Amino acid sequence: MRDVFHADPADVTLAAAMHGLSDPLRLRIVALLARNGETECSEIRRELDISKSNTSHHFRILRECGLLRRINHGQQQSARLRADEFEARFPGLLGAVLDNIESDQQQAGA
Amino acid sequence: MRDVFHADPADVTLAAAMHGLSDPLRLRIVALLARNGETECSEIRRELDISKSNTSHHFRILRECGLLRRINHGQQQSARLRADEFEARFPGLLGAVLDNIESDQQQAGA
DNA sequence: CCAAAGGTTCAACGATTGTTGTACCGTTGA
DNA sequence: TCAACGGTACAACAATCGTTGAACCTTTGG
Repeated sequence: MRDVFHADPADVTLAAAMHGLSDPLRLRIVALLARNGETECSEIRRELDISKSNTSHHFRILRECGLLRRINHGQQQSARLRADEFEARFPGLLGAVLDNIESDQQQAGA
Repeated sequence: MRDVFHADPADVTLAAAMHGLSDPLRLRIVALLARNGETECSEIRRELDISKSNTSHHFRILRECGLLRRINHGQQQSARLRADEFEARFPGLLGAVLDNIESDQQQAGA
């Protein structure tokens, strides 16, 4: 699988980071990764019921704001949160978001 | 001045809150209000050099995600952050964002 | 009562976004 | 070698966004 762009967290603006975390689908992806750690892309797709292209699209945005790293395992790809690096760049931000995703998810499901 | 819609923070989704905080101009407005407290709209406009309509537009978005309250002082209007209510709805979020605005502002200005 | 000033609303625009489907590329297993 | 599979890239679309300018409404001051 071809290599893919990963942003240097140092180059990410706060506005870009906030934008990356402003979509409901991306928040669900982030929540899932925070819960499960490194996860196969196909499993994320299955669990969240997103199309292939759309998953790839949102993955890209998350990579471009320094939140997600893609790991190449041959044919199977997987993703994981760059929690520590993101925390170093935006202290406290990811934690606050993660703390608030759950309650929001419930609200969205209601 | 006519009354204007203010969202109940309880009705605001996390995604909406993140969206409200995902624009550079809105982040500057929020930072200014966090620094100065209640501020006249015209002063914000002057300080940030935004057009009248655009200011009103961004104010509306901030009101719609429960972040900003408009105060009617006759002809002169002013705005202030709903910091406590927002904190109650999304614990830790606004604080984390505010902590990160400064460094980002410097980056944007560079 | 009238003109000026502070804000909001509306129409319009270019740009960006989220979504889908299709074509494409790299890897794997027969 | 070749077909199937996992992901990405691209084109297209409707929808939304940020910005501007003009029209409008309220309040204030003369």
